Amino acid sequence: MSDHSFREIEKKIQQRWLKEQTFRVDNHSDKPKYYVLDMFPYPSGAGLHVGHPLGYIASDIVARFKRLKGFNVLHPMGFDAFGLPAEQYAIQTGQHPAVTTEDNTARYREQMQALGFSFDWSREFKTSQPDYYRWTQWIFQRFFEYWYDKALDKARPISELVSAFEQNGTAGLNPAVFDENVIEFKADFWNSLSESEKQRRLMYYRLAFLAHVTVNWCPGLGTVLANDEVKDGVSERGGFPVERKQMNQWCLRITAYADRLLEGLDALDWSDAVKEMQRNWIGKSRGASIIFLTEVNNVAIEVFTTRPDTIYGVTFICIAPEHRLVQYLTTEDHLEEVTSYVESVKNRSERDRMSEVKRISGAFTGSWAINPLDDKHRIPIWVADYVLAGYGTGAVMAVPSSDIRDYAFAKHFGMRITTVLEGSNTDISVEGFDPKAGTMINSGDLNGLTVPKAIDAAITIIETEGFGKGRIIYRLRDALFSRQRYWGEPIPIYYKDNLPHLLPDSELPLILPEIDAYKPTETGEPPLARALDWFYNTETAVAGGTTDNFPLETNTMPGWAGSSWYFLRYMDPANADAPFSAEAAKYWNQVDLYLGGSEHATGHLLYARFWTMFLYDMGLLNFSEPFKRLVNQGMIQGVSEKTTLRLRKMVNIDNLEVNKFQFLSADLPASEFEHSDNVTLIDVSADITMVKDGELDLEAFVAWRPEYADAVFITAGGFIKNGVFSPDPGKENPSSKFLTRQEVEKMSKSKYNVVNPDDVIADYSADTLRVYEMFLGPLEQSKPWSTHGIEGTWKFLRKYRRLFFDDKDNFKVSEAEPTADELRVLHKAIRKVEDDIERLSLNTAVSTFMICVNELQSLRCNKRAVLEPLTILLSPYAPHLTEEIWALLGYSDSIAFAQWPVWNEEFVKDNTFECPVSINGKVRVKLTFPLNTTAAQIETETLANDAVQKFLEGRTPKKIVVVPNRIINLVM
RNA sequence: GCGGAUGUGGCGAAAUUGGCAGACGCACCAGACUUAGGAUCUGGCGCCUUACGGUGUGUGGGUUCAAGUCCCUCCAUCCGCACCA
Repeated sequence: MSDHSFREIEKKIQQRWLKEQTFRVDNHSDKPKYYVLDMFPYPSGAGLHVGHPLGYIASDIVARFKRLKGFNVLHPMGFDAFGLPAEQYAIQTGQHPAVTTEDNTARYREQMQALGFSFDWSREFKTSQPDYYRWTQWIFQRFFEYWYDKALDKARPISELVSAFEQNGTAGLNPAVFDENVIEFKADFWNSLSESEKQRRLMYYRLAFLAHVTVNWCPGLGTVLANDEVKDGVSERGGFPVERKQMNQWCLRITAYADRLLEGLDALDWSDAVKEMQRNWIGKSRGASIIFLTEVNNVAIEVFTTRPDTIYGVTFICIAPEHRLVQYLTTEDHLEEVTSYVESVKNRSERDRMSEVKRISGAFTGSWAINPLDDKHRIPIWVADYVLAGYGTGAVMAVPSSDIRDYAFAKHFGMRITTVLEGSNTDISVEGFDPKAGTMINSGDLNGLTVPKAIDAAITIIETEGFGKGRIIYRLRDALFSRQRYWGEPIPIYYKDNLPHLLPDSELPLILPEIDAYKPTETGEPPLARALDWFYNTETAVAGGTTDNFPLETNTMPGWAGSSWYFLRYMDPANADAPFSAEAAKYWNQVDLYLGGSEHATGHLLYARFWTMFLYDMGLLNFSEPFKRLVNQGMIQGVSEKTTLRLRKMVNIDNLEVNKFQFLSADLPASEFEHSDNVTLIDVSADITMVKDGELDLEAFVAWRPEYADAVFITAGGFIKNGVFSPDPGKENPSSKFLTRQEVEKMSKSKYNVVNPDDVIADYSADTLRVYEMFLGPLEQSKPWSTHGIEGTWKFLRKYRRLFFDDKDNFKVSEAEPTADELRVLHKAIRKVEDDIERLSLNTAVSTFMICVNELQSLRCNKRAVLEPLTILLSPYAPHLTEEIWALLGYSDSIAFAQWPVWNEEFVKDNTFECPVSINGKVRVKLTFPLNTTAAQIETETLANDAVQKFLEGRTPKKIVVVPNRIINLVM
């Protein structure tokens, strides 16, 4: 392209695309559909950096490619706009989150449009706009109105449960319930209950239910968090400590779908890594629950184990400190010890508990249990924090000989160890291990059985004797749905007689109210409680109703609510009567290709599958998995420029403490510099724009950080102070260069390593950036951003353009018939590029283009019949440049309406092929054969060849291997 | 500890099914043109060797006429989960 005219051209073309709505797509078409989707972004204040577009470029290439292949392509974009950063910004500045969000989305949209993405912007929405969250609220209400029938394995309306109760009580029902120990009852009992008592009981069955649960409470954020929002005991956002707390909260019964979420994975075209992450997150375990009677009256302990085969090896029982039986089992003389132990566990934060995993602690309750299979020994009952209250039954039967944790505990407290498995050479008196194979010994009726058989036999015995049963449990917990925040969807619930009721449909959306401050009230209520008129006035909605005002729910929905179904709204974004129409959902169906980061593996991707399954159960969808194919693009990391600050605290003449700043150049060994109590070495990130070839621009740095104006910068050859270099005496050519060291980190504002795509576009053009990001390497790999090599793609695009122009920059495309050589080059590219895009190997396609353009250039090809199809091929990668050429070629329509060229085999194949002849695996000579030569002919001709005979030295090979993909091997 | 991935020149990387390893690009070297340039073009470029040749895909072994690719061992790096009974 002649110099920098691309900026105007790209802008002009983008405006035309917007004006003509080139990429607007209709819900009705004779063409087959293709739905390609990016995980929509949370619009942060920092704007896009060069890492963000990676996935968008890839999806855009696929979208444009599929369009050219004759598909009706849905390729939308929107914004996940509710979330914490906007709210925290609001707390600090008083700026309404809606305003911040609006600014940020505008900036994101502008940046995306500058990259030339072919999104259908007419379908764009934000999750925070009322006409969208109205339907998020509506779906929540359906969750509330449904229960899960485990017999039919689907969600059903709660009304059907009520009529079942009215007719037969709980008989014949298998519902998913909050409390496993739900009582069975008869129809008479149900019908005798008061309305509010009925409602209270129904709460245990609803898919959206209010329950007193242990939650991850984050005081730093003032809200509870779901399990996937907590990493290493601190909040994922902000990194604040998290503690366990009992609270009354809304939950979604995702556990009812555990099996379907697990089984559905098999059919999905997702990476093994993400599938495996979801499997682990769901954490299905088969085993048995076993009831141990205790010597305390009327108290039995139910334990869960995956190894019922080892029951004869049980030498003690441990229960979680939070276990409800602790109070009953603790005897008088152990009360003090147990109470103080339980207290000490309770007062530790999650992070402390995690970091002390290896420390063994526990307390004896003073009570004893009896092994139901083996009453020779009494079994002591302990309280120990290595047993988790939230998993299984919160109690374990400890088998030190077959479990390393039980072993460690037994050793620490001097417990008996009984070996029940034979066939390992580990000495159990020295170290613990987890034997998963072997033969049972010391195990009564189980003796002589192998582990898998013994597990089955043990379950049979346990079940027939009636003290337990085979059971499957999951690690997955129900999803906590309440957040004590402002900037989220209000939960469409009001309370009457202390019971939650759905707001009538006519009252939706329940609009987020204006409030005076975005933080909790003095009494600790969520921010929505600040809205003084936050009551539901029944008179306004229900004719003839009371004039009472009922309090509305003050919690809001979590960040993942809006993102759990947004991909469905794109299908029918303006629908005011339903979240989406049945026809639209039927036409667009599953997302064919979903692109996004792998950080959502156990959060968004699981919730979205769960919601889709629920909507499928409701009959609103005819598919139950939302994302057919998932590709996780890698992260583009930033390269930070680090420098070492040596901070020395000194006392000056006036006895005041002052800081002395010294910076050390990266070529100096920092470790050799003095360390003492009043000296600390600190890593400081310099803005990457101030560094060139590793050298820091000190003037710019000091101007940027005035607090370092008087700092001393020590270099290899002296030091710099106030911009003046003082060389070390006695050094030849003392270096005044102050160097930084590079570190690859996540791109982030706080590390000053963010590269803005706008700058790259200004320097090279959007097309260059697109091609370059794809050329960088495989899509799924993470890689540090580097502009080394961007010249290569820039040069390639110019070379491509030059094919169409003569020396004087006049457009000159010949109408002459192309030669076979020219067509061969073109068709090789068609085949390879098509295949590469289909496989999402977008980097190798770029190489193919480069080779193709180089070859056409050396053939001096300027024939329309070759260049026009090539332009179509390249258009998904470099849409602006190709669009410009398209117009010059004489087409008034956008290139998006062109037809992908068809690969013609005849031009790709040579009429001969070259065939290396190897003798005992060593390549000796190459022969050329016509294309249609048979294997037998190749054999004869090879043996007859003089050059081959020279190597054979008159001998005959024992075996001749002729491989279809052109290699001949003679085995001597 | 468990699970998933990755390992190829100075660098980013190719190599669809086991079939001439290093395509393509960057960097580097040499040359052409030149109004001497951050333009363009041509050639070279894994390592050892002047060459012939040898050697080479993290380590060690195996299968095969043939291994970057398949199997086993170990090592390194990254990611996820982590007292899950």
